Amino acid sequence: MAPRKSPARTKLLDAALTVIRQRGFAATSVDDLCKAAGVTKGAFFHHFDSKEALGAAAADHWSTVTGEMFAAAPFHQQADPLARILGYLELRRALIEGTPSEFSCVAGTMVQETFGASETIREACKASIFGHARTLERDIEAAMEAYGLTPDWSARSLALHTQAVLQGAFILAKASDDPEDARAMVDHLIRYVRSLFSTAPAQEA
Amino acid sequence: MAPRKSPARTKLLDAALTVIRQRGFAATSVDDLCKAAGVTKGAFFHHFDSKEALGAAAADHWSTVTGEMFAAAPFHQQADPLARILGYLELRRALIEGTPSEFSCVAGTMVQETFGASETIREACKASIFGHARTLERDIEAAMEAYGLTPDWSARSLALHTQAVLQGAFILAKASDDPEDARAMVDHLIRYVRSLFSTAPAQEA
DNA sequence: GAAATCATACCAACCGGTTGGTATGTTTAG
DNA sequence: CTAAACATACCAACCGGTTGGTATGATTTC
Repeated sequence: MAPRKSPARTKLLDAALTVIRQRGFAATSVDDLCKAAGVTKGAFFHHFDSKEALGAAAADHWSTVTGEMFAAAPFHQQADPLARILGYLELRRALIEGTPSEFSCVAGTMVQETFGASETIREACKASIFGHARTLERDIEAAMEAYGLTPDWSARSLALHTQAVLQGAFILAKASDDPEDARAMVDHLIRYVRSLFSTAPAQEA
Repeated sequence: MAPRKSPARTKLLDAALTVIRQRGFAATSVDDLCKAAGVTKGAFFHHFDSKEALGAAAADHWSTVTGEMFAAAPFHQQADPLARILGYLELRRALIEGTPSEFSCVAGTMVQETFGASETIREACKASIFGHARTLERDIEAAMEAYGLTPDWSARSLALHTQAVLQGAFILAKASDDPEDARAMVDHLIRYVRSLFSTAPAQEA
């Protein structure tokens, strides 16, 4: 995607993640983006056909950045798949720190505003959120098997549920301007996941 | 607030609920609002000092409209407080129908965009979401007492958790353009609430 | 191997349309 | 009669996007 020598493109995408989380997509002007990235408007429209195209690219960029971050997280080392799930959730809980602009999700923020206005941005945000959920889905499936569970819920729906709780927690944090409430939402989620797997004590090496 | 004889004000507030959920707050212009409400710009700025003031008023209006709707819902008739909680959640599930513009939350949508830009709108949205949660909190407290629960979670946090799941479900529905996923999130929430109260079978008339 | 050619990255100035907001009426209810 | 409820006309600032242009490095040509 990025042809090596284009610092402006990368700077714009990095700046977009910050600014969109602070001000939202619609309220952020192209000039705002350029100023935050330290580039000119000419550079912007050289790399992106439109503001909408940057929005979609920013969602993809967000997927890449967060994907690499979670892939490198230590909770994957755990042998027990349930421990990996709980390790993931505790990491998500720990990441809720500072202001909502710092810990909230670009894709969730952007799709709220653009789902009715831009199909390309909506698709990019969908890919980000649902793609991330799929990485979790594998651990949930493994845990279901390891614990001998055949429940009336699917691994996919539980993976999506975790994302829904997190997205909702971000909204509450934005409304109350207090990350403590958001962390309590994750606590409930962890309690729920534990309860789902506590009925069957089975486990194997 | 509404000085009886001002149909334009009411029309603007009603239109705002529709249009903001469709296009978002920032992407909605004052002219859009006026056209949707069938009034002129002069009427708009006669009743509201600014676009921001309308946003805050719209959040308050949303609180009133939804508050009356939920207050009139039949699930309040149930004697068992847990049945009231589950009745509420099943109503919320049933309301997820059609497009996200029709079933999503104005306050949640608006606070996402404006939490960093407008304190007055943020406060109005906070009042809407957290105020609504409080009505649920009473039933949760009653259920905790009825079922003899003294858990390590608070009624307040569980009430907020339900709102977080719903807000997150709306985001997923906007991203996937499919309400089915959102309903599955509420199913998980119902399962969670049931599990919280299933440990103690106690009950009284 | 160096001059010519080409493609990419970037910039400052500008454009027509839209924005939130205002100034100044006109109408209507009590 | 007067004050609130609207409507009309308008504005300066800002919006996304375009323009014509430069700087630079790779590729080709002889």
